[in-house]
Amino acid sequence: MVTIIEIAKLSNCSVSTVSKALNNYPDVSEKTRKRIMKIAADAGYIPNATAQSLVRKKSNTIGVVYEVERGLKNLFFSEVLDAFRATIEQKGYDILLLSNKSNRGLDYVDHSRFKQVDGVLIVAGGRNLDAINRMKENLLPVLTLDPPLELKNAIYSNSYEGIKKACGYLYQLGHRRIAYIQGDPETLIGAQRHQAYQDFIEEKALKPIIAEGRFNTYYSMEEGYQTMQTIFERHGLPEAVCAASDLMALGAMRYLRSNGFSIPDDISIIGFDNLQFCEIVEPRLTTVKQDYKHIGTIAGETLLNMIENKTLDFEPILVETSIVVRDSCKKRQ
Amino acid sequence: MVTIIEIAKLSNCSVSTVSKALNNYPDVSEKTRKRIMKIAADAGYIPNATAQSLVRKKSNTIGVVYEVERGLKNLFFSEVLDAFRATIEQKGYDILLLSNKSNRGLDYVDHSRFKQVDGVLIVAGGRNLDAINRMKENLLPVLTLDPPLELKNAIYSNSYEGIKKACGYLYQLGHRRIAYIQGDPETLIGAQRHQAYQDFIEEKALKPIIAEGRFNTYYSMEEGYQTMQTIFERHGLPEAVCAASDLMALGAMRYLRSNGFSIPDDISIIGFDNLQFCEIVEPRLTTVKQDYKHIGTIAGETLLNMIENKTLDFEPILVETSIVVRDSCKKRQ
DNA sequence: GTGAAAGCGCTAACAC
DNA sequence: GTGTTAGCGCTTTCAC
Repeated sequence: MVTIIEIAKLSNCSVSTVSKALNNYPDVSEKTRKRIMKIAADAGYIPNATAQSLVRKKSNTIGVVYEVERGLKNLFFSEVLDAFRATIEQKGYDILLLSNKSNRGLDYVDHSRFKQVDGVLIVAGGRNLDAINRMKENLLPVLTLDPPLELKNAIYSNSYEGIKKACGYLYQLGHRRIAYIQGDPETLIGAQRHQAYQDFIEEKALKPIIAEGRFNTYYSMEEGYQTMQTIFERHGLPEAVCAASDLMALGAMRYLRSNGFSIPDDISIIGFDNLQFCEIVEPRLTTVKQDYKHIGTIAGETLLNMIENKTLDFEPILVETSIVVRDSCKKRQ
Repeated sequence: MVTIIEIAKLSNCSVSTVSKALNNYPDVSEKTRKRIMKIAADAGYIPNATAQSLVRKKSNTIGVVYEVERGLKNLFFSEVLDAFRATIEQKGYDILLLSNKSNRGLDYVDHSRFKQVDGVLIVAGGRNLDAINRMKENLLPVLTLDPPLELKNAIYSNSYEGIKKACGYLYQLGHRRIAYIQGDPETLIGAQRHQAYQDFIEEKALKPIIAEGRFNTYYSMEEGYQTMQTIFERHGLPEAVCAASDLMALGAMRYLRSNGFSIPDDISIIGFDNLQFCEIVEPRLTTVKQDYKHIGTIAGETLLNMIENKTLDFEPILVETSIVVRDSCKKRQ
């Protein structure tokens, strides 16, 4: 590995001059700068980021904490992360993957310190507020996506307005008996979505159609199936269904179809998330899109900002959703 | 940030004794070791990995290169990476994400050097062999998954046997008019799968049913749809279809269904990959499973091995596939 | 405009 | 067993 010392020798300069030339300092003559640059390039010199980090006290690396249990394999994570990466990469930052379980006995807070990251993005892992506070104690900028509790330093999709939009869309198609398949009303997101449905129903003076008492913690297909069954048995067939997740919408579709109902002819159904499979299932699922790309970009910009300005707090950011119209909803005859 | 020097002062020892104690060197008395450990813990001491890397010339970080264009959002990547991470994490390694496009003008080879990673995993990005060779020149252990060309230092699914198994399964169900929807026969994987079909047909003395001349570069739904159409128009309805990817299988299903055929009653169909949506579509797609988890684990073990033994080469590893039986194939009446 | 030298936090000879 | 010291490769005062 060729070091800055070799370059100094090759160019008959001191290491400090070489360093300044390489880093575009103003106080080195244009001529020697060019000369040194060329020599370095010819010699195949690549700086050593580790050495730079040590002296600059800056690693140009951002830690990304994610839930091992859920893995990388949810679209939420991968789409957000892609946009996040693109944003921070422009400023020369790299991503270090940090699992929420620890490496060598360190939890992710200590691990972040150990690896000297400049900031931390916690994706869907904010379960423990304590960790976030410890990050801040360590003067580490930290940012959370979709935490389970109302939190500072967080970026959310506007779930409340999202469900309102969904119900509004169904209403506009002429539906009045609109059922809701809830998530887990004890979490922040679940509560917001639930509240949105209730408010909507009240505003339009409709009758709520819901499987009271259910807590769909996983937003899964199976839960959607069962919730739809409960609703059907208690209330009969609604005109439309709004589900708090795409997977639950899909589960509901399954139940309805296996009972001989056709979608969207007999009943309209709308999901929430806009996962990839919305395009693949039949009928293609109309849904509320969470703007993952925007969330990732904003997260990147915000975190860079915090790093550069050494701020540790910012107010929550809400990202708007939008309806993606496909084939699972239809105007009421 | 509390450093080793503080701990030395607090414990009235030299820095070297502290370092040795912290790193479990044998030549420090059990008593002082315990004492120092306690003082360090109480002081909230966390070692500085950057400083350690600099002097040890080892970062305990592995670079993962992936294709920005495809993003993180393919199941292949995320499942493999999850298993890979779990494996290397046990040995104290972290993952640094490296996009195949560069950061600050460095390509990923130079970037890997810059960040001093100990080894590199290239996921589905081996398009340029040159980069891999440059890695090796730099004495960096490098390993590739699913490269487009036959390559050393690579781990593959056994595509050839996979397609053979698929065709064998259809045959065993009683089908004889078995069509094949190919990928891109000009790539390694495409060629292997194609060859497997041809060999199978020959062995069983069947008639090949294939859309000659097509190159399905993306293995996409759209390509599957069109290829199925071509096959149908040229050869009529086969008894079964073997597709070189799940997405193409899905496209074929679409085409067949929109022409009034029922799956699996009128025609059986099998895919390749075992993507998540296989469980979600109707009928659930029978397919050849690529063992992503195993690939990731093997990749981790192999790379760690290379790093520890300073080897730069290993012979290609083939990972076996298996059939996942679901609902899209049926015994011929 | 250039160079000498201190030091980032840590490890590892080597001496005692 | 413990301490002294020389670096790892680089940046950054400060003096010239």
